Amino acid sequence: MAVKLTDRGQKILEAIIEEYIATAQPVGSKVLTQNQGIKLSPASVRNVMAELEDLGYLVSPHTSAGRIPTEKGYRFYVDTILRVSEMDRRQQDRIELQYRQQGLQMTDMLREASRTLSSISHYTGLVMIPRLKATIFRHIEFVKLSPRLILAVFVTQSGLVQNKLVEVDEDLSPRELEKITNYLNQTMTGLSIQDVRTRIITEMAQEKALYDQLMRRAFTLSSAALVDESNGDVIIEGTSRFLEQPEFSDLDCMKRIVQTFEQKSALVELLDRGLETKGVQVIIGSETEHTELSDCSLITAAYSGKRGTLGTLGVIGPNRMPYATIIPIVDYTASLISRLLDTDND
Amino acid sequence: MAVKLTDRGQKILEAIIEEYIATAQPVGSKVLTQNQGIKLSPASVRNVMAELEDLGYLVSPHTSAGRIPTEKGYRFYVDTILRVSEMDRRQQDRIELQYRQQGLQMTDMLREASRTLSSISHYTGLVMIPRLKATIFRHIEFVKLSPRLILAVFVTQSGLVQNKLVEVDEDLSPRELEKITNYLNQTMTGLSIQDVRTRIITEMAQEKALYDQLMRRAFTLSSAALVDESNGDVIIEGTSRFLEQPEFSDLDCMKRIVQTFEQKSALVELLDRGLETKGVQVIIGSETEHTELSDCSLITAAYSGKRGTLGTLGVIGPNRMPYATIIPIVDYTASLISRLLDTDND
DNA sequence: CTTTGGCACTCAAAGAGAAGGAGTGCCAGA
DNA sequence: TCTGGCACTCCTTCTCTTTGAGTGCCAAAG
Repeated sequence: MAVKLTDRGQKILEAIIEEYIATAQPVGSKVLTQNQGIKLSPASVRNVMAELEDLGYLVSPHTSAGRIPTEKGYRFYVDTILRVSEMDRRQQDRIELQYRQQGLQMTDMLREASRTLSSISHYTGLVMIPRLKATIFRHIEFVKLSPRLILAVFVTQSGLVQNKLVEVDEDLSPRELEKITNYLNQTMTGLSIQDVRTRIITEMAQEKALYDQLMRRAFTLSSAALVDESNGDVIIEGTSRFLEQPEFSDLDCMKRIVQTFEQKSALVELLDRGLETKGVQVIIGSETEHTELSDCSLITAAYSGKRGTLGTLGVIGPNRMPYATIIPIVDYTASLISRLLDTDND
Repeated sequence: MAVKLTDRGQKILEAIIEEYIATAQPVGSKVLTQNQGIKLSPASVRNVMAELEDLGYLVSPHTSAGRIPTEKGYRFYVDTILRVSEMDRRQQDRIELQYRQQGLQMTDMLREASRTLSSISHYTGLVMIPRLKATIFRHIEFVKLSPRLILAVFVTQSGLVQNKLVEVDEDLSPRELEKITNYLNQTMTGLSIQDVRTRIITEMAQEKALYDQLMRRAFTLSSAALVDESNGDVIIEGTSRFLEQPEFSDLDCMKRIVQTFEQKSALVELLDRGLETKGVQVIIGSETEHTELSDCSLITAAYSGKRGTLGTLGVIGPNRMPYATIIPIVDYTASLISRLLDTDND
């Protein structure tokens, strides 16, 4: 089956998708013939459109309407037809400026990234906060707040700061705390959190005999401080952009989407998918595997720090998204963030 | 002018408002007579309703519809008619449980508060994060990340943790840093941030002669660390609740509201108003003084820590809100949070 | 064999009445 | 002072019709 698409078929599919992206209206044969580049009569175009419908790239909402792209249509468009250009240099500079002039804290930068993604794409921006375990140990500090309460401040190589309150069973003296701090910072710096964790576990097993009580405390404290309970967090900016999309004018559908955003877990899962992939990834409609998001598409890309991938960021909107312009935006933002994370915290 | 409202007038106004809150439909004279407690004929009720309309408590959307409350009507209802009950004991316990079983970090607790407010009120929960200057100095710690980059970790009495990256001109040795830390923690603990700041300024003036360079550095560092650039932040949970309200079914109006939420500044301003007030405050419609929120009402209350008010929290929804049930919820939540902040970090 | 103009057909969207009904204001009588 | 009655208003809902965009198919032209 699946007759290969002719050259003309592709041209017309492209024109239909781009027209539909621009107007959100079913596309008829007539408007296409006004499109320069297609030098055919409406009747001929209709024949091709019927073919495209048979192949599953288009559907018509009803007999007397034009055609709209299916998910398969978008998929083919994104995979085969679309050729993404580099981003406009001037726009690149403008974006970069926005980051330069502001503070240094990592989460602030990621929030700004999400906001910028949203504002230049006119859709909703998503940025995943790095999982702790994907990061590199840089420094840990303990602040004693009360006899039983210790604040652990943990800094990763890329500049992410995590605070954590730890309740301890035994009162630790400031001297002890300092020793522990020094020990951890000397032995662990530069290791990945994964490594730190395994190291703690093995060494704890060895110290089991309580040979050195201080060590034991050090390990208890640090393992408590390094537990990553966040389980993925996403910065979402520009939810209101969704309300601008005609396809979500149905309040009920809209509500489900906003609720899904609020829970975040679905978005975390979707952004996670992009962690291992290189370059920009596009997830269309039901590929999200979340019924609430079955009319949404995501464009994501991974960003990385000094060593390896840290997280992903992207844009979410309706299936009918201007992929041609947004893919470069996401791509550029991811590489920009990666670059900034590399240089900022040296 | 302003003829005083008769007893019967109040009864009927109350019934109308409560009916309207429940149904979101203009209330006619007939349904009111079915309400037990009003033993009058529809015609008599109509006379009273006409009076109430003259006084500005009600309006009718058109001649052949029932009446709906005006802002003035709601205001009178909230101020004069409504008597709030205590909250159900069982519900109180259920809420308290939600907080007990989770971690200790302050911002997490506030986020949970916002979420809980939203879920039990069925509207949108708001919690303002305490302004730094409203808090009490407890502890400061400096972590040297690189020769020029220092991470300042600042903990307030109530358990709020603020991280801040500070760029310094001169390389500070670990010993120096430690001295500075000790000095600050010894002299400043227990002072309000306001006091700390004035103290730093006066002492810096005295040290102007560079008599003690270390001191000077200490002050520079700490004043940089204590700048409160957040300018108020609000945790908003349950935005999707707005989409359930029939009065916001207009997409355009909805979009403006969600945008206002995203910007947060208007909400910060509104929550700020409640800082000085004791008890629950109700802001109705145009009293918000933000056109985008002119159909929204807020119910807010201040919460406090060991010493004085820290911030406010509340619920935002349409004017047509079940004040009778939500006011106790907000009231209870504020006092619960205050209590938890007092005990948690001792 | 491909392309094109023509033509009958379909069906959503928009508009025009018409009917229904909820609610009002007012008046006269209890 | 309260109530039943009655005329009136005007939104809502329904049906019916019209309109028009777009289709599929066919026969003729290229």
